[in-house]
Amino acid sequence: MLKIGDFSALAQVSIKTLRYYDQAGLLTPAHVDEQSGYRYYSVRQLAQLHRILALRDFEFSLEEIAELLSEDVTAEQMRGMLLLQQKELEQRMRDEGDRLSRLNSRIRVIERENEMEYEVILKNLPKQKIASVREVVAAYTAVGSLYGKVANGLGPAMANVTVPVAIWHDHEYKEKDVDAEAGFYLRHDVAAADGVTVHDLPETTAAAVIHNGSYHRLREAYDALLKWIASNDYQIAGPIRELYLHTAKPVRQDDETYVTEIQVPVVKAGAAVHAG
Amino acid sequence: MLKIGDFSALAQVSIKTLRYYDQAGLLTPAHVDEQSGYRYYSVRQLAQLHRILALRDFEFSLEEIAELLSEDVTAEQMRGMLLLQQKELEQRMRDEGDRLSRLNSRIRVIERENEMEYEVILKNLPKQKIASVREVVAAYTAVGSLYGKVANGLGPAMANVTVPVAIWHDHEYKEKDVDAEAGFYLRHDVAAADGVTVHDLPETTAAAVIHNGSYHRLREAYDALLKWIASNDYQIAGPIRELYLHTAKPVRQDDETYVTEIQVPVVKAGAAVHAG
DNA sequence: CCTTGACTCTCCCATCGCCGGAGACTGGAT
DNA sequence: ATCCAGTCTCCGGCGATGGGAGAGTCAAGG
Repeated sequence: MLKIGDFSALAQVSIKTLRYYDQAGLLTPAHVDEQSGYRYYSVRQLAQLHRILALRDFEFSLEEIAELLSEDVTAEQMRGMLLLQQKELEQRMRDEGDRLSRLNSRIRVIERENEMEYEVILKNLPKQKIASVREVVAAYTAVGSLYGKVANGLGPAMANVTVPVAIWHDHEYKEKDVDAEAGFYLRHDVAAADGVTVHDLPETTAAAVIHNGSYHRLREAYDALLKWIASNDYQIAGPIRELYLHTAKPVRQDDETYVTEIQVPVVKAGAAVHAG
Repeated sequence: MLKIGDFSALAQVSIKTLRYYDQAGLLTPAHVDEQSGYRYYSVRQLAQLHRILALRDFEFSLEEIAELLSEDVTAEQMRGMLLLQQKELEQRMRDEGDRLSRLNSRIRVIERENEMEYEVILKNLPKQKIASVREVVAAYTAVGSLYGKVANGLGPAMANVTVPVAIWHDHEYKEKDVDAEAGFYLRHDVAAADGVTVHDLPETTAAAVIHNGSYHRLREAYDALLKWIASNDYQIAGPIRELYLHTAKPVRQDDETYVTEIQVPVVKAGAAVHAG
């Protein structure tokens, strides 16, 4: 029988860890002196410890390891767990790879421009209720008139709105005859009325930037965003949204200048596109 | 100004997280009501939050992010930090890849044999003092006689030994004229004497298995170990060690049968070999 | 046999980036 | 004035250890 220090040295596992495994029921010492509480391990338990370490290397949690080590696990069940873990590790490899390519793209930007004007980030957008009108308008700038229509249509229900939004439904850039939707995000449900449609924007993942300042430099934000999308191997996967944050409902205008968020729904290039 | 809930909804960041960032000094609300303690954020702070989220995505710690966001970081310093992080992420990718290949190899074994006889694990072996004799002996089995020589040479210093070890110095399998070293690991330094050498085994990474039972089935353990090394793309990087654990010093022989650990120093194939 | 010194015990606290809940208070709408 | 949703602070927990305090134990040497 080995005292914990000797067992620890043989196995190259810290004493603290051995005690923790004992407490967790993962590896109970072959004998515990009742009076002193000293733990005594048998050399035979080294094999058991190896089994634990091997599973830990596969990034199973100690809880999972405890299950896998219980007597009543068949080779078939073990295989199943290993395959599951394989899936998980593969997914994490992909995520890490994506993360790394985002980092690399960022390094390239900083080396080229020696500055980071725009921070592009990936965001999960939840389902979002919206009250809006959708029309083909003469040009981007003409979208402003639609908000009045929505406000009129909603009447007192305007109390429920939050952020004004524009949604560009065209699949490519158009100078004129722009298929635009304009309206407001809603806190709660609201009745549709008078040409104003109430519906849900679907949940999606989007690349997003914040643009501070006047609209006529919004192009630069779009440039940065689209470059990011291209260089990180994403594809546009839905209509682009613009959120006008400076007039968001609970905002007092103060002296803040315009703040706009641009959101472009994306999927990894190569992945199937679900939403239209 | 936005209350924390609105800011949270806009940014898709939880309220808890925002409070945590406030406390960590990462993102202090533009205004805090002195009386109520309510936090009020400016929409302009969305850009700042985006910056934080982008850096977090690169797996910087919040502490590092705080540094990177402080005013006095030049683009050059930022580049340096990003490159450092790039190295780190690349290393982790490699580690994950190795881990995954170990898992895959294990899955293959279980599918072929429907059992796992031997657990092979990677171990970091620290520098280890040893007292030993090295001789070319007639055959593997003849190594036993060397332990007597070591014991005689050490005399009373035998009190300091722990595990008996054999080290096979041949670079390939040999039936006869085996270049063998036999001796004992030492707890403390001890004087060399009478043909017994005291030296340090170098620190190394090794693939290891535990073999339970009689020596004549040790071949199976070697088989499993060598297969594991090959299929995980490692190379043998030093002399093989065998630890005879059943007679380790603090062990009372009891009725335990033999327990042997085989350790093969390895490096990833393709990596440079340092130790001889 | 007793002292010493190395070892071991339990218990508590810290890590990191949050999440959950309790209990008290606030703000804005009715 | 009332109500409810929102917000506040404080406390605890997560997972797998590591660090350290303070008390007890083991084995060898004097």
